[in-house]
Amino acid sequence: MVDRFLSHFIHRFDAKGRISIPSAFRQVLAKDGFAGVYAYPSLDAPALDCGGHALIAEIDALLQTMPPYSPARDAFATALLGMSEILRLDAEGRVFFEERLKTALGLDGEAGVVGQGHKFQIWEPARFQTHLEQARARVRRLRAEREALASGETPR
Amino acid sequence: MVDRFLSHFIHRFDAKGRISIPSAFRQVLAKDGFAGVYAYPSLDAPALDCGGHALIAEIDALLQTMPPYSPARDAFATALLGMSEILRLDAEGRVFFEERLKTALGLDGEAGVVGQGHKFQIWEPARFQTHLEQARARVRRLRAEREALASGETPR
DNA sequence: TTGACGCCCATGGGGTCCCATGCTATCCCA
DNA sequence: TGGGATAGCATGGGACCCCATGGGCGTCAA
Repeated sequence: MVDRFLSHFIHRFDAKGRISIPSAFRQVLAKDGFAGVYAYPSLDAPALDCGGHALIAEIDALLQTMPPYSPARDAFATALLGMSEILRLDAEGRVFFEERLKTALGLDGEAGVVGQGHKFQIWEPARFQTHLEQARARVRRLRAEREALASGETPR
Repeated sequence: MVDRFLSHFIHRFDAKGRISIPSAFRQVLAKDGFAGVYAYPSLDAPALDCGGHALIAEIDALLQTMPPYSPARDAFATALLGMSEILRLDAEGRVFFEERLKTALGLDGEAGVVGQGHKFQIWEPARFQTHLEQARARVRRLRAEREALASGETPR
């Protein structure tokens, strides 16, 4: 039906550190043809960026723009590929989080899973709440600027 | 499953100076068809660059771009090929590090093994941590520049 | 002989797999 | 239209397996 990650969910970790990926998201991943979840720490936020082939392709494209053998490319490879994980999905659609990952993200007990179109993010719920407020404020501001521009300067 | 070196690990040296290559990385090497680990000191960092045929091919390609018998080619050949070693994997997937190599890399007790796609690196964990921070900062900066360019030059 | 190095087996715990349970929302039929 | 049946999904937990790690023993070379 839909080929994008939409909506958000709160799921809980079980005693073993597993958490289920929302069924809707798993369907998107299945359509994408990726078995599992490709994930790496977001550069801008204390969250985990997750996705499938589409997300991998995005990272590859970024890497391709770097000259080979350059320190710049190595830095990208280290920060993106080196921090990447492929989380395996079990038969019930859950992934396993190592303790290392949970503490790095401040996770404990519950996690917010948030769709972002071509990818989705996993957040500590409280952190996400404040992040959401900021994002909404930012959207309002940007839209206001755009409207001001449009009315003042003749849009194309 | 995947044909690239991803994620990172911390493994310990045993009393004999052996350390295990992560299982996921061994699978990549096996798919690459290389028995063992091709390794040489990284040019830009206090780390060991490791890989298989893909890494060797990359080095060859780099050398091909230089005129034969040129000082530049000699320098690269010396720095890369001259310092190269082939580390043997034992039945359990471990490699042996000579004391000389460990001290050269500042290694002692533990080592970080970091995927970089076509190759992986072995680091002293503390050194890697600072290197990682710099790499992340660099990626953020580069991406910010790119965004500024995009919004400035191709407005909608 | 002695040390270094390669080959082999042992083990413990972290991850995976498999089966079970409870809840909710949807469907179907009276 | 209401109520029971049912299927899908999130969650729990036992058992097994793989992997990282430790260590013994033989062999070859200095």
